[in-house]
Amino acid sequence: MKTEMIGDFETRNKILLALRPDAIAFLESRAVVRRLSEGQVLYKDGELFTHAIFPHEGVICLMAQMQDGRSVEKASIGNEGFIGIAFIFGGGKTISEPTVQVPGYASWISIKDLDEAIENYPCVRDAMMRYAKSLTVQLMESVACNSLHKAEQRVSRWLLHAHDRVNSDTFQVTQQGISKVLGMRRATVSSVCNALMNAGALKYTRGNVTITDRSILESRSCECYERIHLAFASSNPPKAKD
Amino acid sequence: MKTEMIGDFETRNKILLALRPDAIAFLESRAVVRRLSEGQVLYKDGELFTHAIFPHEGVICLMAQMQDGRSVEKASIGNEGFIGIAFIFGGGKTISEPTVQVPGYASWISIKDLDEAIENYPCVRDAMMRYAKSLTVQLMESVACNSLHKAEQRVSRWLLHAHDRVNSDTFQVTQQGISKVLGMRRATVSSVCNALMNAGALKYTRGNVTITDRSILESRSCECYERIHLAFASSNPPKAKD
DNA sequence: CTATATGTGAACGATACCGTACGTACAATA
DNA sequence: TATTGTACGTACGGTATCGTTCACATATAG
Repeated sequence: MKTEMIGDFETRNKILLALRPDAIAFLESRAVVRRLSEGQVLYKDGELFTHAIFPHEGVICLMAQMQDGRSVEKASIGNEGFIGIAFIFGGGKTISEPTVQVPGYASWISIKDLDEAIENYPCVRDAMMRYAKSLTVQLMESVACNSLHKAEQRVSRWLLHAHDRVNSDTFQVTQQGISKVLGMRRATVSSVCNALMNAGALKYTRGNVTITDRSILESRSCECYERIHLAFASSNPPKAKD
Repeated sequence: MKTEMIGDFETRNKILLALRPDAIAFLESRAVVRRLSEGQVLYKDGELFTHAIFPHEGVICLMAQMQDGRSVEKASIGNEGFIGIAFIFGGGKTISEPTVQVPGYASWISIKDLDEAIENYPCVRDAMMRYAKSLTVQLMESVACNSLHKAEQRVSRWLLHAHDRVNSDTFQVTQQGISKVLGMRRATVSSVCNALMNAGALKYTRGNVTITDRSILESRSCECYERIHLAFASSNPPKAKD
């Protein structure tokens, strides 16, 4: 595995980890590990994509850009998934604007190498299809969630997903960032975070959030968190048996 | 094609129509045409499904059922698509609760026959994958739409999609029905519909809506309509060339 | 050290939508 | 004709969220 940064990088991407050993070996030999820095736009909407991106940790948000300049997250992706879903549906253009919200590292695999892997290792295609299904569940739940649920529930849910996707109780995200991805005012996020901090669920200073009590977050979140979490869990069984 | 009802039924489902002639012939020989009546729940969430359902006209809403009893539409499906997306992702369980909102007819094709068709006619799998992509676009746009857009925009968008999916300017849907699928009060829908009627976009009496001026609806809707409409159009080219 | 940018708290009125309730008009049925 | 059910209009107070703005604290850069 080539790495552009120095460090100790075991792939923690759950899709890659669930593959058969030979497929893992193949993909890791072709993968390049790159840093995803906060705010980085990985692809523009409609752009041809050159690489599939498998995050090791952190959060990438698929952003919708509206004509009036507002933007909001369509879905978020971490180490349970990958960027490049449109690829397995056929057609090489992205259908969203993946933007890094919580930084981390990721394995970049070129479309050519991925094609070769799909050709030679059926488990690769299977794993990507399983993820496509769980992403669909995420999207469906999010549609309903955004219709029915309140700011505090949605913020809590977002923080829980983020917490699942980092390897620490502390990670970097500002209230401004949360307000952008959830399409609400920063003032609303501020008020909600204040309530959550007072309740003992988390603490934060200047963009550093520490989750101190997940159970409180879970109780203030909506059922959508659990549903999506379950879909992710079932899409990445610990090890492929095939 | 077997038909349980008497009548003149040419399949108007755009996925089926885009297939190669031999695939169409095969599927039509196995399909059963059934009436979808208003309010009918085609599958419960998580149920094993036995048939894929290809609507000829009308609107089927994939409903989310929340624990508190509220429900809301995750996505809607008409003659541009089919029920049974989870099938092509692998796994035989539904991930939503398809419910008929605007009645019509549909071709029901058993999973066994569909498997056989996919095996023998590559264009079937291709067409389903193309639709999976456009459904993903619909879901992504809907997530953003439900975050950012107002009642009038969302009602207008829903009516435009419905209008695309029936073969007439008049179709059956109550304000109560719209309020259910959009997760808003009937009173809100009533107020919006009143404004739309005063603007000359539509008229209605007791569950019969007539679209009188699409352009007004389009101007009061949001950009999400056009984006989703485009995705549907590109997923069903007039005729497969392959 | 100073200047600037960033992250957060707090407050204002405005407004969109909520839950609920009630009245009216039409349709179907008896 | 009387009764019942359905579809729709409307109105009330309540509240979540909006848009905006000012204040302040802390980190970062020069």
